Amino acid sequence: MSSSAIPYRPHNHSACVHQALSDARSVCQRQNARLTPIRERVLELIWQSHKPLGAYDVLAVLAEDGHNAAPPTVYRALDFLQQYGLVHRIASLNAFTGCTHAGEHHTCLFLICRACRTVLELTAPAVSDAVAKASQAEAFTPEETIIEIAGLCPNCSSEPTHE
Amino acid sequence: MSSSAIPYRPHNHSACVHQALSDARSVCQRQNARLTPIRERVLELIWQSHKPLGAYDVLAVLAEDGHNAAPPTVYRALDFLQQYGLVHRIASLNAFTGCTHAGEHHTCLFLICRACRTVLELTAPAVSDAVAKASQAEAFTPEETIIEIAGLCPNCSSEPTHE
DNA sequence: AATGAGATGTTATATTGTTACATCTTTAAA
DNA sequence: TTTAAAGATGTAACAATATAACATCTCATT
Ligand SMILES: [Zn+2]
Ligand SMILES: [Zn+2]
Ligand SMILES: [Zn+2]
Ligand SMILES: [Zn+2]
Repeated sequence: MSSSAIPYRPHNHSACVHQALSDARSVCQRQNARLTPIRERVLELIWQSHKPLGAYDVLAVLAEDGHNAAPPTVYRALDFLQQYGLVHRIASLNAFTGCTHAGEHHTCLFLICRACRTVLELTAPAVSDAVAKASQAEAFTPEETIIEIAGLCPNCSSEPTHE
Repeated sequence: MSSSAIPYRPHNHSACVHQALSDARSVCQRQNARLTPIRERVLELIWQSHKPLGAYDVLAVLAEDGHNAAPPTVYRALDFLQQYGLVHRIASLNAFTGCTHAGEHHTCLFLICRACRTVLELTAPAVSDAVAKASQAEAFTPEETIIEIAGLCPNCSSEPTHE
């Protein structure tokens, strides 16, 4: 049995953030994209934890920053970050999470804890292959695949659900 | 090679609707749930085609019906229908589609055409199994799985994308 | 310095979904 | 058959999420 994935155990999270920002800088540099201060700040906020953040949550923090931002500011930054594979949108939560495979081409899968809201992003070739086969069997040409699994993370499933 | 799935080819769609309503009646009867006129009408509207319908689209048709409905009316009916497995919500579209496996326990997968918006619902055991294994490998307890694949259906991929 | 593309500011609005509470309907018990 | 409880619907207001449209600014290149 492998040990828990990073988001599920105590870790030096500022290292996660630092790594993410550093990766983002190189991804953008390589592609000649401008990681402006706002975009970088939004990315940093999205990475503030392994729990996805809503656009309006980001907006609220920017306001605390003293930045007089309106929704388009945030949505534009998020669009940019998505476009360069730096964040993912979780459709079932209307929220955004930092991509843990920035720069790599990948079809990913999200394990979303309904109790603590922690999200783990995985790449699961077996899943991707099965999806590709299922599509092919229907002569369907897949372009974007969303796989979101809600449930209980190891930490939360070991505790009794408070009810 | 099997022939195209129903939603992808011309077919007697009123038979789809009739079947869906009939299935719904028996599902509800079996579970002692009340398929009231509003609920049945909403289900019928959702089934008006194999393209998902937004809650406010449903609302608009109810208004045309002369029914003076407000959003909660529609959302309640949709909640009911989801609860009894008669419709699914497509998270990536904020829209609803009739379940083609009403009454059966199933984890399904949606093939969503970005051109004609037709949705095909599939059960793909290979995908479900792969998802279950991936979850298990992380000691995650899955409860709800969403798999939505956007792309081009056979009809639309054979035509040139107008651009 | 002039230009143009990209980025941001700003205001307003669209879209999707919920809360809260009143009223009506159905069911089933008294 | 009244009555009470549960379930379903009506209604108004509102919350949450996202976009449109247009003005302005910044920065790299001429
Ligand atoms: Zn971390
Ligand atoms: Zn958890
Ligand atoms: Zn049909
Ligand atoms: Zn199509």
